[in-house]
Amino acid sequence: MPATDAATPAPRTPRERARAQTIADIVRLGREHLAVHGAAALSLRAVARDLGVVSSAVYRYVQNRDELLTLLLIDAYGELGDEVDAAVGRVAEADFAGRFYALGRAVRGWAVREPARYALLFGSPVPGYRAPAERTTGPGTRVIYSLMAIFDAAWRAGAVRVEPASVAAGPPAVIPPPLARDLTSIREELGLGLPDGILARGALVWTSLFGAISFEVFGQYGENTFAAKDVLFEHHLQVLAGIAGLE
Amino acid sequence: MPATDAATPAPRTPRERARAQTIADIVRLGREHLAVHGAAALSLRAVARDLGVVSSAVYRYVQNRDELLTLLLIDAYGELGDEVDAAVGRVAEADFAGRFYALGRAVRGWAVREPARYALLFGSPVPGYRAPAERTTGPGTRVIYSLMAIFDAAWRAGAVRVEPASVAAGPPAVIPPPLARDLTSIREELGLGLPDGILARGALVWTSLFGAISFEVFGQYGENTFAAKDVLFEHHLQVLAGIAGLE
DNA sequence: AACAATTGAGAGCACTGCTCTTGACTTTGC
DNA sequence: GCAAAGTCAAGAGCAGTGCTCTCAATTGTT
Repeated sequence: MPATDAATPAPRTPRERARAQTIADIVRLGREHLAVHGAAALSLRAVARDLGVVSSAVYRYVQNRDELLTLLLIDAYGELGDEVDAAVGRVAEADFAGRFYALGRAVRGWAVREPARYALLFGSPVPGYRAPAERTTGPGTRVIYSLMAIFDAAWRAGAVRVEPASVAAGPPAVIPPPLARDLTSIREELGLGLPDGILARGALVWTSLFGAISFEVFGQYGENTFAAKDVLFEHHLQVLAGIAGLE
Repeated sequence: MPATDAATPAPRTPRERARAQTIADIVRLGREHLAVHGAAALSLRAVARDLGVVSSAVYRYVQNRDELLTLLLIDAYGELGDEVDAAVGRVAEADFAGRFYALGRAVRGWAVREPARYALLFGSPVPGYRAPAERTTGPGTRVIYSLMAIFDAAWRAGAVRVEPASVAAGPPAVIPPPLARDLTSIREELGLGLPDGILARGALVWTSLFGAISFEVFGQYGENTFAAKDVLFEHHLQVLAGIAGLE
C-alpha cells in the first residue's frame, strides 16, 4: 500500500504524475547532495545541474531552498522513523528493555550511516531556516512517541522499577509543580500512564540518547579518545535503561 | 595578567600592535555577526563593511573564512571555559555535587545566552570546515577536564558511591575489554584515579549534560512541550549527579 | 485543430569567498 | 637623509549562490 499523504493527494492526470515524479527526483538528488556536502551547502543550482535543467526551472517545482530543506527534513524523519519502527517491531512486545536497546541502536545506526541528514534533524538549526511545524511535527515525533510507548507498555506491565531511590542514593529527585504541570500535559497528549518521576526520567533518557549519538556523529569525542565507540554506546544504553527503570 | 598566547607573542613594534588590534576588531565584529546570524551566515564581506574597509583588506589579517571561524571557536571556548571555571570556583572544594551543579548551570546559562556560539562548538559541524586540532583541542577540553576533575576529587575524597547496582537494578553494567582500554588511556592522560565503572558513567553524564542543553538550545523539545525548561534541567542535573555517584 | 495551462531557458540582480594588481604609505637599513 | 623593503587599502574580476522575471515552446485538454 502506497503511503498516500493527506497533504499531497494521489496524482490523477498525467501532468500531475510527471510533476510528482520531478519533485521526487529533486528530493532524491537533494538527498544525495545533502548526504555528501551537508545542509548548508545544499544548492538548488547544483540540484538543477544534476537534473539536467537550468536553475530557474527547479523553482517551478519547489518554492525555494527552504522548502526543499523541509521536504528533505520530512524525508529523513520518515526514513529514521521507519527504521526505528522496524527494529523495535523485531523484538518481542514483552521484552521492553530489548525494545529500548533496539530503538537506541536503530537511531545510532542510522545517524552514523547518514551523519549529514542526522545533523539536519538533530544538529544546530540551519541559519535562517525555520521548519514549518504543521508539516514536520508529525514525522518528527515518531521516535519519541515510540520510545515513550515502550516505557508506557513496560509500566503498564509492571516491569518498571518505581523507587527512584535506587538511582540517586539520596532522596528521590523531586518534581516541582511547574515541571509536574508540563508532565501532566505530555501524559495526556500521549495518552500515557507513567507517573511524574518515570516520565521525567524518560525525558532525560531521551535527551541523553541523542546526546551520546550527537557526540559521536559530530566528532565531539576527541580524535582518538574512544576507539570502541560502539562498545561505549552499548554501555550507555545499559545505564540509560537502568535510569528508565527497565530490567 | 593578560593571557598571552604562545602562538601569538606580545606585539613589540607599533605595527604589530596595530595589526593585533585590527585582528581583535575583526574577531569582535565576527563574534557579533556569529551571535546574530549564525555560523553558516558568517560573511567576511559583512565584517569588512562593519570595519569600514573593503573586503579584500580583511584578507591581510585573516587568511580566509575558515581561519576567522577558528578564531571565533577559540574565543568561544575560552569564554565558556572562563565562566565554567568561575562558577565552579565559587563553590566549596569539598562540595562535589554543588560543583557539578555549578558546572552544569554555567554551561547551560552560557548556551542559552549564546545559542549561535554554542552551536558552533557543540552543534553539527560547519560543512567544509575542519577545526585545526592543534589550536582548538586545548581550549576545547577545558570543560570536560573540569568535569572530570570534580569527579576525581570526589572519588579521592571517598564521596562517590561505588556500587553501580544502585543505578541499574540488574547486574552492574559490564565494561568490556575494548572500552576498558579506552578508559585506561583516558585515565592516564588526565591523571585520574577513577575506576572504569565511574569513568564510563562520567562519560555518559558528560554527553547527557550536553544532550539536554542541545535539545533546549536547538529547539528539539517541541514548541510548547516544556514551559519550565529550567526546572526540567535542574531535575536532569539531579539525576545525572546520581548517575555519577555524587551525593 | 485551437486554446490555455505548464514548462524550460535565459538574462539579470544582489550576494558570497577569494585572488590579483595597483598605488600609496610606513618602517627599516645604509 | 634617503632609498629599499615591507605593509596596506582599494578596486577589478572570477566563480559560485538564491531568486525573479520574461519569453518561447511544449503539452494536455477541449
